[in-house]
Amino acid sequence: MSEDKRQTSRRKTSAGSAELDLPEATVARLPEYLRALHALAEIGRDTVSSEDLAAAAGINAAKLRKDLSQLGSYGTRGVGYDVELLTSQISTVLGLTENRAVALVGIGNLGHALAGYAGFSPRGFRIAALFDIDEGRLGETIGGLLVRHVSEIADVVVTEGISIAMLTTPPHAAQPVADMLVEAGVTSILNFAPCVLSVPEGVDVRKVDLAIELQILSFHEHRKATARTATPESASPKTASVNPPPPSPATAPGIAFSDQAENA
Amino acid sequence: MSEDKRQTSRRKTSAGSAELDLPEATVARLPEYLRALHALAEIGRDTVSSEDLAAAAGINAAKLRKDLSQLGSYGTRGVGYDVELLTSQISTVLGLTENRAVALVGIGNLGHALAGYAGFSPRGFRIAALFDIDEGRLGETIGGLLVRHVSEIADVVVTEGISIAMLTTPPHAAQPVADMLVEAGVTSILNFAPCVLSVPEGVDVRKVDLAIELQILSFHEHRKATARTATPESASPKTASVNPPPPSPATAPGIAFSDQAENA
DNA sequence: TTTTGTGAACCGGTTCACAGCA
DNA sequence: TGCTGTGAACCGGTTCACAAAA
Repeated sequence: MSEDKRQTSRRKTSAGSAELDLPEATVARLPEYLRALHALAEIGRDTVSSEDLAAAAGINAAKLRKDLSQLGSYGTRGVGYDVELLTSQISTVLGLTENRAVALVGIGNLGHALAGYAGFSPRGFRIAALFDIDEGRLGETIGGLLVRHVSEIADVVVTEGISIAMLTTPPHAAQPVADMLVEAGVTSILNFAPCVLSVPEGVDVRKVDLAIELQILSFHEHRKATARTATPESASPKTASVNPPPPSPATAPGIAFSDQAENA
Repeated sequence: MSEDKRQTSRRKTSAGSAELDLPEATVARLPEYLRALHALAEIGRDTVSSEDLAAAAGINAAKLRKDLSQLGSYGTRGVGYDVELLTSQISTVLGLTENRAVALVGIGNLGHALAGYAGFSPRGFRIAALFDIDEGRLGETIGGLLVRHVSEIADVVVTEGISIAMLTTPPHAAQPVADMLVEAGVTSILNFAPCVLSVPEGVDVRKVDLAIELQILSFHEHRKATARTATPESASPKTASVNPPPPSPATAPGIAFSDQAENA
């Protein structure tokens, strides 16, 4: 972990396509910029300043500029960034030009919901295979896709060209399933099971744990609550709006939402 | 943002309960330690070294020790940490001693799954109210809980003592709903809608965006793919196991998973 | 004049290595 | 002797402020 340190690497490698070595923090924000750009394109903007784009992405402008400069400067001073150009630039860097096939293993409560989620396709992904181990689920089709037995993972991953999988099994099944996926050639896993996954080098794992997210919020609630009792200057336990003024005054009448989190 | 800098604050404030000022990175890891501790307790361990606990949480030992030392040293040198003591200590810090009531707004695909998710209660949370705007869903009960109209948010949040909400509406509905929640007294929101939320100061928002997670993985896939073609020394597109040896040799027969990500 | 791109300062967090305690 | 607690070095990332370009 502490060999040489002269990896100042930037820009291209051998291949013609720009092979940059982006900071992980930047990579994590690029998708947010992409979403904001799509929203801007939607409303007809064809150029945008770092200030505006940053606001749309919920980031500050300096950070955004530094991030974008890492990809090699696609803005025009005095003007801003070309929405379309920047969109395609970020899409390319993220490898979203091809629609990536994703496998989903564990068709339970959550897996079922993800299988039916329409928001993936417009953002570069296509759920290409569903797996479970429960006999009772095997015949079922969800969104026109058959639920197959986990023993078919090896075959299907290869034939469908899948390299990314989402894991929504119970925790005790997660490690063996992850092993199967890796064995089959999957090199990226999005793990929803509340457990740590051990994978060989070269395989990326990202974890989504809803209870952990709530627990982090709980900590801040706890802190706010004790701070409130410790400083009893204001009796009302309400908010303390300072920076971003709450836009609509609540109780908006006609919202009309039918399904869950779609695409922006 | 840059006033005085002598906020070396640690340990207690006025109230008797230890009011520490933990680094955000530490807070984000405490839930993982907690999960690991539960797993250790399950298998009968009543004491654990920083090395072992770190491994169980997927963190390195030095980081874990520094994190735990922030809470005020609950280990015994030469021995390790008492599992039960540490568990209760972390639970207290995270404010998980009371079972927190959580509201869920947007009973679509994903919302439905979360409403039925059994994994929250053993980790400190209880879904106490469901809301939607769609007339067609209003009568429905999920897990014994009635789906109410969003207009009832104000009432129910107060009577149920709710301070945390999960938002699983489509993006265009997210901001107005967030405003209603904040207005009603909610001070923490877990947002699953792919959009930025604007809230007054004092309200915490955490975001979970599945497509973003996939896009981050996509970036690394892209990088791995180009690296592979750029360095064609090995023809096989398989893994390169080095550090953690994959435990089970894949194709495990009897896993038996019926529902999705439960608790550890 | 406007807005980008970026060097430099700054800061939070991680890693290291070892002193201190059981 | 073994393992924790922590100062110090280190590092990635953020913020600042301004020079350069359109």
